[in-house]
Amino acid sequence: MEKQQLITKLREKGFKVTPQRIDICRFILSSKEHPTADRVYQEMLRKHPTISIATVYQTLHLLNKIGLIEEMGSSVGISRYDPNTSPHINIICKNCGKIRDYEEESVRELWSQIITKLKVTPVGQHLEVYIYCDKCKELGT
Amino acid sequence: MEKQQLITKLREKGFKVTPQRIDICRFILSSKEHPTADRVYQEMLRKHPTISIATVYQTLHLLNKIGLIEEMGSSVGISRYDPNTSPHINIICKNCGKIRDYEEESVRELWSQIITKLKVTPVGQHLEVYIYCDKCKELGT
DNA sequence: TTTCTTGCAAACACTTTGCATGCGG
DNA sequence: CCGCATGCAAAGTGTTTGCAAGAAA
Repeated sequence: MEKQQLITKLREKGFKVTPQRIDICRFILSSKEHPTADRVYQEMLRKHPTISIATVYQTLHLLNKIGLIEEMGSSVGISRYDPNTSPHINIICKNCGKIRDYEEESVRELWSQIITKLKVTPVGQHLEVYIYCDKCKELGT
Repeated sequence: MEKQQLITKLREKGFKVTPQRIDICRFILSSKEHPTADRVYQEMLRKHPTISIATVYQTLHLLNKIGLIEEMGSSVGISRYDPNTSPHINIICKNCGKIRDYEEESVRELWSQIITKLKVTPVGQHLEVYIYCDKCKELGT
């Protein structure tokens, strides 16, 4: 994404444009390494020696909210444990965190076709689909 | 899983069988709610008032290691951020955490067939396949 | 000028660790 | 009896929050 395009996008969402924000956005949006917050922070320190890790987090959340990046892992922050170790889909509400399982033979079949293409031997998998559940949609949050 | 079967399984893996372990295992293995460690802990407190949260974690890790449950979320403990918001597969080494992307049109197609079956409107998704990467396999860890 | 953002430090929440005690095999 | 498991408390780690000072619009 172009710098100017990014600025426009931020402005139209009602966010102010600061040097820190631009650099964080540019770094993460062009990154191919799925960086952690700390990785982004370290990178930013080179150009902004006084930047705060809080600013990094805040900007990442912002980008996640407007859909430019996906937060992987602790979107909820807490580990959950699933006794169902066969391939199935977890449908998760992005707002309240409620999880619904979806298990069906045809899904398993399609998924195994995908696995075959990967040419790896998986030792596990997580298929997570994020939604807003009916209750949260209603509340409009 | 039957109680006796569970005991056998633990023994054959070289683990000791304790009342706490049995109860934690039985609870999580029959659970349909993807409980958090704290949820398991609260449940255990009813029968084992002096149980420690550390014991719960240790047992969950153990079950995860022998493949009876899947740890969801912070398997690595740290959030990562992905600028690629279109459906694609992250191939993740369970040992070193290295992530490789897998993107291919046919996978996207198969995946969209799966989504159709779900009858929901996703606002995001994570497809994670866990493996042991070549380097980690070599080291035998 | 007004409002949002930054940087800092303290607070948080979940998870892990070290160690003495105790139980299982 | 030996060795692993437990319980406890302390330490660790990643993330969030409150607030005063500063920058963008």
